[in-house]
Amino acid sequence: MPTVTEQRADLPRPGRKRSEESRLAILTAAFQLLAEVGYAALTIEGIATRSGTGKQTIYRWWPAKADVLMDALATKADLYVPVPDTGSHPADLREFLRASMVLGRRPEVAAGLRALMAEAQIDPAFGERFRASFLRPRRDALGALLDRARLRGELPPGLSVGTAVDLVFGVVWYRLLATGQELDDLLVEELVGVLTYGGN
Amino acid sequence: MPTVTEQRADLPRPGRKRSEESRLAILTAAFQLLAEVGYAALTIEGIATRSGTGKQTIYRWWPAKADVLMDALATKADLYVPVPDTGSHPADLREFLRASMVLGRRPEVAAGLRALMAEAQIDPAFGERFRASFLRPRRDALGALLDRARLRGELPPGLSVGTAVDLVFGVVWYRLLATGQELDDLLVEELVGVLTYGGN
Amino acid sequence: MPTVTEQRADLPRPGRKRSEESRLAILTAAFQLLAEVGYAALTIEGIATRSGTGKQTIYRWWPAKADVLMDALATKADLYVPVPDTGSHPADLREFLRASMVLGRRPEVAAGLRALMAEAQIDPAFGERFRASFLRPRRDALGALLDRARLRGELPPGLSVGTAVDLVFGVVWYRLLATGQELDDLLVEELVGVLTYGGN
Amino acid sequence: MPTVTEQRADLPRPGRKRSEESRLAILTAAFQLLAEVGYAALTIEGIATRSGTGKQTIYRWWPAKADVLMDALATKADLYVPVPDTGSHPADLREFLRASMVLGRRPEVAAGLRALMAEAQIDPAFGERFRASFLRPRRDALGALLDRARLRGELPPGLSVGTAVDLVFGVVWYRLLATGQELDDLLVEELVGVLTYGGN
DNA sequence: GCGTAATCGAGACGGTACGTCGGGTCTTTCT
DNA sequence: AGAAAGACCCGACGTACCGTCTCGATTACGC
Repeated sequence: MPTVTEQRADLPRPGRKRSEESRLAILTAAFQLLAEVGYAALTIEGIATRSGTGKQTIYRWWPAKADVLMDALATKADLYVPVPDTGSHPADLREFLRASMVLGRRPEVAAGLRALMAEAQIDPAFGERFRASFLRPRRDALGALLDRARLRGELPPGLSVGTAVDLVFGVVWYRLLATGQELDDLLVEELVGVLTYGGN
Repeated sequence: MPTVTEQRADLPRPGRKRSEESRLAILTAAFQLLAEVGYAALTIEGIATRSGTGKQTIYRWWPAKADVLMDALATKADLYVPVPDTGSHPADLREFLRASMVLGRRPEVAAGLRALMAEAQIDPAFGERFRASFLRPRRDALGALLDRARLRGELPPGLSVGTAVDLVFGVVWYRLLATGQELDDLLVEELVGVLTYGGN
Repeated sequence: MPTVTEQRADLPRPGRKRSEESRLAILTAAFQLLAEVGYAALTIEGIATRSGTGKQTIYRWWPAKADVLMDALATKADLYVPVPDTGSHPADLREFLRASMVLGRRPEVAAGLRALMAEAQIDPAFGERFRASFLRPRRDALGALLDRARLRGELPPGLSVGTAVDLVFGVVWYRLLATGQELDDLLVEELVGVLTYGGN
Repeated sequence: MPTVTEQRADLPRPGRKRSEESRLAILTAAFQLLAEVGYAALTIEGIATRSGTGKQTIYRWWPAKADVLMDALATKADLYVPVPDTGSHPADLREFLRASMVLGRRPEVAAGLRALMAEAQIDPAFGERFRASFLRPRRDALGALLDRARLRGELPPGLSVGTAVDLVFGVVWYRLLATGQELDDLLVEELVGVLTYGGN
């Protein structure tokens, strides 16, 4: 998965190359510090100190601390969720949901996601980047899965694919952000039930 | 010698009384500033200046700027949503949802809600207060409404009341926080459909 | 001697008073640090740390680090040089010069003076303040002394008072800044000789 | 005039030769920038950018930005002052002073001299270089001139040559650094008067 | 003419200090 | 005692330069 900060590699510019070592040290430090001190106490200064780099190096490559975190989350906790296509809608959906929830159950990942969503509210510019490079791909994946189900008539009538996607991500984010309830298998089954025609 | 007309007060402390004027000025300033500069640029200092009060007065009565905002939101935008009980589950639900969405469509209210939810992620202590005094009452109201429906067998089987509540608030919050889609009547109908047995 | 930063004391404003304790701690720290690390390594940050104050407190009361030093020099090393008026020109001049040189022989004072003169070259705004509140009073004092001598015809003809003053301060500053030679009694006598009619 | 940083030219080493083009571009840029932005805002980075060279090239050949300036001053504004020897002390002195003052009246030269003297106070290592390669030669020239006068008994008794030199350079530097007065012919005459036996 | 060696422009790097902002506290004066 | 005013210590912000370190691209000499 390409990171936000990747560079055009084709045109060889003069000057020293970007240090991959520093990049990784920064992402690791950000990820660790989030877990240790929380997002409120996560500072660029702290990341620089912990990673043994200069602040300028961070500012050079990431527009805000939330972007560092987004990058770290993508690099450290591989956020890839496969989009199954077995032909059976309930099975595909179940698989997708299960994989998503496994991710969301990891505490550091949950903390990261919550911080990103919070920052997206506070910094509109980051919000845009967050939506475009983080939320949208995952929305689209589930949307494609449900589109196939709709074609086979396995989605409840009166429920648009868009709203169905919103329902799924809605509950998941709501539990992450508001209630803190476990993202368990029971939830998976309930969602599969609600989103399958004749499934209840 | 106390006079006959002494105030009836539960705890008659000496000294100057809390200034209701200052309290209102602070809430108004907070509400206005949120709209004008955004939550990121909303500061205690700014609220004090705008409201013509001292910082100490704010710190004396609210633990954090998010609490000022929560207070302002409740005072400025009356957040009351009636919980109808007409005997018809779809009608009650539809009414509840419609009233909620009307509120969420007001831009200043939406901005306030997003800020509060963001702060709840960042400041755990405020998160607790936010859940207890803001989210819980609304959850309980919808929960009671859906409980009645369950008793009458109007809720889809295989869907717990708890998850149903999560579904509803999940979509609403998700649209507020993540997609920015309008909270329209179509969404109301889709939710009513999903949450009504045989309704689809 | 009133300091650069003195305030109108007559109108009693609300709010906390300026902390004399902090002021003194800052001046002391600046003076010590100059001696310890030199002017190049003298930083506002360092002064704040050493004095146990906040940077803002320094920025609030002094426009630049050189002004802190100028204030410290006036406070710590009392820079007062009496202007004698005994009626005898050579005696008066000798006394004035001797007192000045005693001051300039103190290493911390010399270091301070050199730093101030250097900064005056680099920061034109400070240069103005330095000239007005530091150099000018001393110039005027010697000027007055020599004026009296001129009236009594004890100054060499063909030498204006202005140039005579320049000659005196010129040598002294030149030795401080350029050669580092001791400001000794021999120099005093040579100057008295040059600036007294018939004295050589 | 050979630069301070010149290399042993006798042993022909392999590798690319020092670029005279870059050297000149750097000196020109330094000189221009001093006039345009002042010494405080004169940075190695700025000189590199303006001259179209790399920072390393500057650091390779000059120990500090003041040395670049000293070099530039010598290259751009030819600082040579002839030491006349006509046999007449007053005439020789007058000629030497006049030539010196003509130089000091040029604003860019004055700005350069002030910056160098300031830096000499702040950076002791540069101070040493400045004294040795800039101040000393000029002191020696005037010293030699006055030595000849002393032998002929044309110097006032009771005034050593060293102090006489200090008097001359003292006034000149004092006016440059402290008062900003013009270095005019009147000053020349007053100095000649003071430094000539029976001349007043 | 080919390798070795030094230079050059460019620019990223770890640092340090800058001057500012706001947080949360404390003090003073007034109500 | 509460409130406006405002100074205090503190810590992080984002920026500017420092002096150093790769890079790849030129030169130039010696073999």
